[in-house]
Amino acid sequence: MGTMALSDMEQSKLSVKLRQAGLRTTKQRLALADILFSHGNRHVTAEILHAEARSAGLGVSQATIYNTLNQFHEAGLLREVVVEQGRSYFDTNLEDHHHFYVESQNQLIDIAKHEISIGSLPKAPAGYEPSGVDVIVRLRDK
Amino acid sequence: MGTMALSDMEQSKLSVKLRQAGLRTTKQRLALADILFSHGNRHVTAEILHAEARSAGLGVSQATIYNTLNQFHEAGLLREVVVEQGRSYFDTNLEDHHHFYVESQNQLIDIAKHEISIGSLPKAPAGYEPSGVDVIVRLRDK
DNA sequence: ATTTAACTTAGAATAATTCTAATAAAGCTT
DNA sequence: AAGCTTTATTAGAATTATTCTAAGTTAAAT
Repeated sequence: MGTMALSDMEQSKLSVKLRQAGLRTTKQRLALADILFSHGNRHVTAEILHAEARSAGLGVSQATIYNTLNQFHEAGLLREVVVEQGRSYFDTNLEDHHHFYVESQNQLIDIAKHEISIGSLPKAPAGYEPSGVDVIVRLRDK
Repeated sequence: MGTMALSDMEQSKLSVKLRQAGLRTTKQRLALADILFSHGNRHVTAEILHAEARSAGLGVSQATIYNTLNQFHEAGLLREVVVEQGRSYFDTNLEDHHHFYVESQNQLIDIAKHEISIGSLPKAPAGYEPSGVDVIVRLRDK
């Protein structure tokens, strides 16, 4: 599954996605998009994505991994999740939702929006408006 | 207020606090504790604390800033808040509460627990239990 | 006062990320 | 399809936050 070339259908879906985001459809962007978007919702770090790309036979530099993650994020194709200092996670699930974070394994797990009810938010300070609400439920081994 | 020596009363309160946390009462820890705990609730980064310490006339190294923040955190004297990749914030407010984060200013603002009502949490995956819930309401300029 | 364990320090080391400047590829335009 | 312009990719250097190391210093127990 990893080293296999993309089917025409997969290619064209991903190409459309990139074009709509205003990004050229290059070989490495298509391959990274495939890793990210063709296998269900995922939470990846730059390190994880780089490792998967390489083991899928894609010659891709670290700089391109970072460029791509940042461009996809800016284009609204990925959501950034900050749970620990140092590493950034990127989430392919764009729906309004929250996260468990398993601290012992550095693993994120989605929590659907309807599984947590947040009552009314306090009003934002004058001049500001909410741009998003992140809820992280940290988990430790029982 | 900054460069002034600590009063005996302030000193002894802070000393007790450090002792109870199992930490020796050294000159730099007392001074840093004063900056952190004697002026209401605060959100500081290592960089901020270092700058304030120096401008208060305390000769203190970067390593000691990091050591102290980590030790205070481990001892339960500070709460760590992660809102952006790279930098860590430490919060002197130990009550159960949440945060606004003003992205344009890198500024944290407390939200009292009762100002946000979180309904029941989804059950944690088997083998894990919640160790904390962080809610961050990100704010952008209106 | 001595001693010992803990603390502080400057500077080196590490880790994640960004920058730089050069090469390569995409996609117009003809 | 060849040329041209713009945008991507790259290796490696640079940056930033943080941790480590090994030596000197200080707190507090004896």
